[in-house]
Amino acid sequence: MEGMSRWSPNARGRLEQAAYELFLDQGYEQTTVADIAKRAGLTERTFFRHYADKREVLFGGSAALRDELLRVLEGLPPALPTIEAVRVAVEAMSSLMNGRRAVARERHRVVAAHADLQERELIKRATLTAALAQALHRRGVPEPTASLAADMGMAVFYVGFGHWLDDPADRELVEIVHEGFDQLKAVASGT
Amino acid sequence: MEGMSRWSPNARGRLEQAAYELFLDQGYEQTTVADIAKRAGLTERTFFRHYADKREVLFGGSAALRDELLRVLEGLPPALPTIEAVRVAVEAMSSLMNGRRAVARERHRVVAAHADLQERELIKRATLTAALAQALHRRGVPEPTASLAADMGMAVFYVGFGHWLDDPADRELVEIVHEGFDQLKAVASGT
DNA sequence: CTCGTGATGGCAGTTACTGACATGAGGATA
DNA sequence: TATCCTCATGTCAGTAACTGCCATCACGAG
Repeated sequence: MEGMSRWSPNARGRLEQAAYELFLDQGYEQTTVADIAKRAGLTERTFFRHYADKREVLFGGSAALRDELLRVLEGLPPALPTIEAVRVAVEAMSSLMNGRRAVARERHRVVAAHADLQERELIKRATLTAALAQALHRRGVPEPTASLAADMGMAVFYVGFGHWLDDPADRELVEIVHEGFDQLKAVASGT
Repeated sequence: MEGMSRWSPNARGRLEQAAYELFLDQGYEQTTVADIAKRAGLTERTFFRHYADKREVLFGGSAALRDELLRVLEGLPPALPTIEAVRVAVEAMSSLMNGRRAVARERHRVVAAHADLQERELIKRATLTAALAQALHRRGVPEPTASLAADMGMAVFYVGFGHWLDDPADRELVEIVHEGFDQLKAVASGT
């Protein structure tokens, strides 16, 4: 039952590793799924058993973000104003990126260069946003407030993320996101 | 120079029309590009000369939205607070949907049923958001305020759009969006 | 020892999409 | 009128993403 892998272990991880290496080395478009599978010591058919499509191999980490976002939100006192709850949860999610800016930059370079991958990134964001909106709804926040608050929270996160990648200083993402919420309030209040 | 079409006129329009008919009749996945071209009296190769890919045929209208959004924004007095400028422009864009709810619903049904199409819709939204942010920047709004304001404006639009489609009453989208901006301000101020 | 399970390989097929070249209608020009 | 030129379209071959189906084979359970 806990017997782990019967073949070479961690096939999925090997595929992801091989994909990253090839994408960075020779580009995303120039890399075929057969190439990736070969480097991982597997076949193309097996790749598609682990990842729904070629793009998905770059988005394995998105589940962790969602889990942290929802986990933290669940533990927050119900009395907390919506925007503050969103802020705490999004900041917790942001802290998962601590110390990973170099990796994030490399990955972002690949994604930014291909419309295909940007589309996938956007749907991951939308999924995250929807999950947040639904969680807020469970907290008792009515629609469309829940959706708007979720959208605002994710906007602060992603806008901050973009600036974090470019930031010449070494500030952590959490810090940038924290300030982002202050700016959000300022903008919305008409300053 | 103004000689118009030398072959059967409006090839692009015929392709779009054929695509809509087939998508609604037999589904998006079940329709091949060859099917669409055949119904339009053209070949598959010609389809790809008019549309970059199969999905794009469903997104011909997005350019009009962007044009209206930017056109209205350009004409606004510079003194107007950012959020109010965004509000006016987004409401103008929303009014383009006046009386088109039935069509919008049909199209939305197709798009909602296929992850591929949702991805494309999201990147159109992102493009629109980026264009708005850039236009705000030209108005003198600094970053990241411009990006945040653009994101908020588009969030209000799309959240409102979703509710408009479901709304049992016959309110126009502009009206819903207008109220959305009020709610946005309320949420952001911590109510 | 046998049998079942589950991850993998092998393979054929479909379809989206691309590059290269051919065709032919109509307008411009001599 | 005759000739050329442009450009939307047709034709065709090719690539690569993805899928369905069946075979294989290591390992654990009995």
